[in-house]
Amino acid sequence: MTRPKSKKIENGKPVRDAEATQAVILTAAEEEFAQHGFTAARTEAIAAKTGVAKSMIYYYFKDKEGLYWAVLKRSHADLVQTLQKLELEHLSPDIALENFLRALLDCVSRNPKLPTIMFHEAVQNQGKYYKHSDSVSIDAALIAILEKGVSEGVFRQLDPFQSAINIMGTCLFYFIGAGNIQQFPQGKRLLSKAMLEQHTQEAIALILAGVRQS
Amino acid sequence: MTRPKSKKIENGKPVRDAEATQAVILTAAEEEFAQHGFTAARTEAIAAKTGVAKSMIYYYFKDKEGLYWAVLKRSHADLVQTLQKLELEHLSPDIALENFLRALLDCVSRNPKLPTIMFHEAVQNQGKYYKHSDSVSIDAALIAILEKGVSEGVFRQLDPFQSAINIMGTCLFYFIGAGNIQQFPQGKRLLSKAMLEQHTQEAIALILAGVRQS
DNA sequence: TTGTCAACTGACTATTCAGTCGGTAAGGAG
DNA sequence: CTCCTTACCGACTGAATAGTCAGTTGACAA
Repeated sequence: MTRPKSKKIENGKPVRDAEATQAVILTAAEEEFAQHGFTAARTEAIAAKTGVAKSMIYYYFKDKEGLYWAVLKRSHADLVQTLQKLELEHLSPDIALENFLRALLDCVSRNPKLPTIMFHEAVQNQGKYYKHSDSVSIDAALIAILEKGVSEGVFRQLDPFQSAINIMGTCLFYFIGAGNIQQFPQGKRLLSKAMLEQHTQEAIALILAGVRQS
Repeated sequence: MTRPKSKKIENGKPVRDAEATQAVILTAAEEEFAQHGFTAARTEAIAAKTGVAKSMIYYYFKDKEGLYWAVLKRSHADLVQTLQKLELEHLSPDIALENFLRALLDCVSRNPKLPTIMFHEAVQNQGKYYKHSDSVSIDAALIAILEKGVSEGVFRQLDPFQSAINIMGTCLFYFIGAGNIQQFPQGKRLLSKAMLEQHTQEAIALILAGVRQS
């Protein structure tokens, strides 16, 4: 858990620590890529956030694209792993859906930059980097739950494919707008713990009520 | 309705038409900004799409930012106008909500690039350009409907602010992912007329079921 | 026909940015 | 202490990109 936020200073003196430096760069890059996407992200801005020289990016990650890959990989790992180990097959569809949503929302609440990174990737690069198994399987899992729910009559007649997209939107859109909609509620920050928990509840409630057979 | 798609050619000969040229540039810019956002958009790429010289951008729009403004303004005008002239106050909340959603979805179905443009603007520039009245009022209208519905007992106990964001997400996420999720259904393009109509239905059904008092 | 103005062009410039390279020094091994 | 490896630095370079400008061409009026 030795993960310094910006520079790598330990008890007053700067230390030469390859791992720590890489982690610092990755974190700074995550922020920059989340806000600007690959093309508009500036390697100099990333370096400035870290406190190490810009050339360290190229030393550890070869080039801008290598750094981008590394960020995508690290960001995604948590999400994919969490959702894959859920074991939802034996559960009734409504419970499975709730578990799935709670895991998803927990994950992105922990790393709120992830949705923004994914959307930049999707829009700018048409998701080239994700065509290697990842996010596809996430959607597939959700679609499977919905299909089962419809066929068992637990859910109303809905199109699983369309609904999966819309459900993901309900969960994730919040995080995209978060940077934008700071002025809205009375001083409440959208990414505060309380608001994130409320969003989790509200999103789950909306979705479960929305799909259930009435 | 004289809006040529790329060059400005009329019965075989290129014409000098200021208005048409501006329109051509705006359309090309809309595409470029939608895919890449302000910073990553290339003025040369925009010019290449139009067939006119790059310098025309500066001739008519002063600079890249001026062009960006013009695109945001034109894209938004339709949406804001449509939603403002809805007159929903006298309707019951559930009908008002359905009308609101149908108008919103019609609008973005007509201009599917709009959500992506808004997304880029929100994330990259924290919505600086929208802090001039526009999208704020859209959310406000939706929140008002939800508040009324809750207080009248037509809708279940939900947080109007949170739910407004989530509802917008349900409607708009589809368009953001559209570029990405082309491989998914069996050859169906997400932006085909049939799929857009289905999305409108599915989104409205999900939301109405989701908010209604059960 | 001629003059004028506005639409339009393409080559040019200044700047910004990704990526490089020669060199420095920390710190462990012998 | 002396090497030697490697983390690290900052000035540099070449390519790309926003923005400019001097000049050309087409339309229309007089």
